[in-house]
Amino acid sequence: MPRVKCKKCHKDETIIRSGFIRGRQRFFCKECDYYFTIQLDFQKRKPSRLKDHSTTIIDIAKVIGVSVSTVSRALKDHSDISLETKNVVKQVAAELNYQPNTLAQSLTRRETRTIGVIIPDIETYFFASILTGIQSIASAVGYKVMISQSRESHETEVANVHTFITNWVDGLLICHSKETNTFDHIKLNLKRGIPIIQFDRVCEELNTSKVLLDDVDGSFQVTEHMIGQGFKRIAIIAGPERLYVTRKRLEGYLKAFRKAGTSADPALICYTDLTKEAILKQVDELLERDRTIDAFFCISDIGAVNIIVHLKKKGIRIPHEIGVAGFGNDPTGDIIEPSLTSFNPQTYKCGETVAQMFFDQILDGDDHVAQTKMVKGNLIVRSSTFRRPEP
Amino acid sequence: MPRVKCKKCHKDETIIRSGFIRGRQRFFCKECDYYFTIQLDFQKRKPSRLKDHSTTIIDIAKVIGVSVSTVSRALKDHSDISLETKNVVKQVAAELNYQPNTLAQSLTRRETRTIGVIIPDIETYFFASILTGIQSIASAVGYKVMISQSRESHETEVANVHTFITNWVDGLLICHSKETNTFDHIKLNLKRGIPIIQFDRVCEELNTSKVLLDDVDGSFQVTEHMIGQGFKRIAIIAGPERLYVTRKRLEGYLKAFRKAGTSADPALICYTDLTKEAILKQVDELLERDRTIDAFFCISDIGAVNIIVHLKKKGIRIPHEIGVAGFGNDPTGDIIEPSLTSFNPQTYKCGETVAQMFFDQILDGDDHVAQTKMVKGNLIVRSSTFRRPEP
DNA sequence: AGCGTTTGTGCAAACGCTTGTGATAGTAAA
DNA sequence: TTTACTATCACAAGCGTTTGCACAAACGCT
Repeated sequence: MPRVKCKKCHKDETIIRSGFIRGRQRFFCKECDYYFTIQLDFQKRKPSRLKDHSTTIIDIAKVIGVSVSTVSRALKDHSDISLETKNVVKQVAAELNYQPNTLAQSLTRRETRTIGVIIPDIETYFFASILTGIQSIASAVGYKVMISQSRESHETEVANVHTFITNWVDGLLICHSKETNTFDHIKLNLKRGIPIIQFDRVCEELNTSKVLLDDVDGSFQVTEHMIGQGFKRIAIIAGPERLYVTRKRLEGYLKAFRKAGTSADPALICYTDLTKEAILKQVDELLERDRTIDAFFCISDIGAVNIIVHLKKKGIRIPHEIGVAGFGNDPTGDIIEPSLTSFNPQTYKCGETVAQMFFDQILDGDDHVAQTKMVKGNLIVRSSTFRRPEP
Repeated sequence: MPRVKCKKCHKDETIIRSGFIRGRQRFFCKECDYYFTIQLDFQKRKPSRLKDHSTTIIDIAKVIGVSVSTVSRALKDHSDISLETKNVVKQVAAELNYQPNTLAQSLTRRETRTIGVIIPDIETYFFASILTGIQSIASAVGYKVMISQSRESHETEVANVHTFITNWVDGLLICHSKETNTFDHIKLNLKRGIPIIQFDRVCEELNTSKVLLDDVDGSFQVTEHMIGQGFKRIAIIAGPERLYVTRKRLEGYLKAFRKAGTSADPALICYTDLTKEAILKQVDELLERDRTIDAFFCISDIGAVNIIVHLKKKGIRIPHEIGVAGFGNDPTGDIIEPSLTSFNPQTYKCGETVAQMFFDQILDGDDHVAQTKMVKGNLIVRSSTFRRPEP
């Protein structure tokens, strides 16, 4: 442990580590009973044991008595090298347990074979599932995936983009935070020619490829189904007004009413920040204001689940008195009682698609043109809205 | 798009891309109505637009007319450089929008400021939450986190370790897959001096630092609580027999019986692979075999939730006829009806602890000794076991 | 024999940054 | 005035790979 002196008594033998606070090492002086923190300086820390000199192509070259370039080429089956030499090189490489240094490779190749993914939150199933889709494709072609969470903060989103860029990711797959409504951090890097793909929550103005869930249609299907079940006064609990998915899912909702020959009541459209508290507050307000409401369509499943729990506490019977539907097919929806009707957006598939588009793009190189794909999903009808067989 | 020719008709203008299969680009020839795949060769792909020559310290040096070393030192506030020079350098750097090339830095420093985390599965809340804890600490001190999922496969776990190592992560935080019971991939790298920390599912023989949830005590608390509620024949649904958490949680379970002055019935101990199917099958078998069973303690929350759903379907009343408890405090447990009694293992805190231990270790450098920390949690009593007030 | 091709290999310059070692001043002590 | 620092900076050798180019030997043709 680095010798740190107490800020009070200046002794060092009474000091113990005591956790981290905001990236600062916290210490405790047993003598003075005094806590303090100091900025960690990883640059000045004692040089830990050198990474053992792992074998390089130089070592291999020396052993066999050829040049490094020959080794380099031999290892990647370059046609210039004779079969004989290749075999020798490969064998020696294996014996020496040679591992190419990815860093050096990236430096010379000017590409890292790494893609950066930015999602709002890894703890929600929806994003985790997309992520898994992305990783499956990426790892199949030998690409690594770096992940970071914006935690719904625009600031950290920007910071994360920045980190990825300085780490030379070959591309950026991003789903914006709810807060984000300026996109300079994207534009800048787009201009620098870094492949960027937006998914789910996208900014339409940006000239990037995009992968979308079928928000409009999904929402339409949910609403149409509810109307078909005899629900008349369906309130929609949406996200922030400017958010892409809010706009699109609202669109589908309205469309369903139009198709049914009626029109939605603007008073039943609620914008929230999709936190549990905000949603439940809105639900209560709505129910107080308007006793005719017979259904809630929340554009997030976890929100819908919370609504179900809440309504049940109030003694309201679902779906007989009030129906509830969600969007996203979160596993919880299948477990709650009554189970939740939801739109299944095929998140895993979505992740795969995003990754595929990225590889398409880098294969196309300069003559790539941005395109938008839509991942189809399917309505999952469960008990929370099911009153009678569909006509 | 790279010109690919149809394997049948050898035309190229009728070819369109059609997804990825196992890392191979799939093509479709519209003329022959024929699908085929070819191996992507990212090395030979057309060199996309060069990453625009982003500004380097060389550029800065040229502009001001000092040497690169001066610029390098100035930017990191080295004491050798005069304040005046520093200011100039920093200003020019800002004007040129200089971004240090992390790759080059890593190469010379021989460290990447990146830590690799391997978890079985990112889609389960438990791990995602640990991950978030890790990331919070890491990003606070300017470290990046690379994540990969083993998907409970030993093989991919090994592959992931390998990838991380060739990418020179500064350390490895790992939670083993259920399958894993050989640890050569860890031993090897441990010997090479790479800091490795195991968490949750650990291999005790390995001389690494470890972070554990309080499996024994947690399980003990759950069981003791159930006994206190009057449950007598409590079956435990565990994981694979060799799995660390299985052993420990079983230990706590047995301990609780001992403390109560009775002993557990070995017939009520079930090992499963923790998949939904296996668990439910065991439950059914148990119930058929032994009608006296009045409670299930599943060592995974999702398992417990599935059991609840299953029992409800069978018309069994919970907790009156049969009680159910879980482990992990998965959010679903709070939502299901009846809500699930569970042990909350403080996953976020666990993640933080793991990260802290890593930084402790690299700060200690060579004179670090492996240590084991245990993260305390707390019992959360909910309706699935609650029959009467605790004595 | 003369000449143009292959074939197989080595040289050396990048890639962008860090850092040990000097070098040159100016300044203070002797 | 000499000596001894100190402050400030430049040089250059890496870090481990990739890759354009040169070059020599071998081969096939007239």
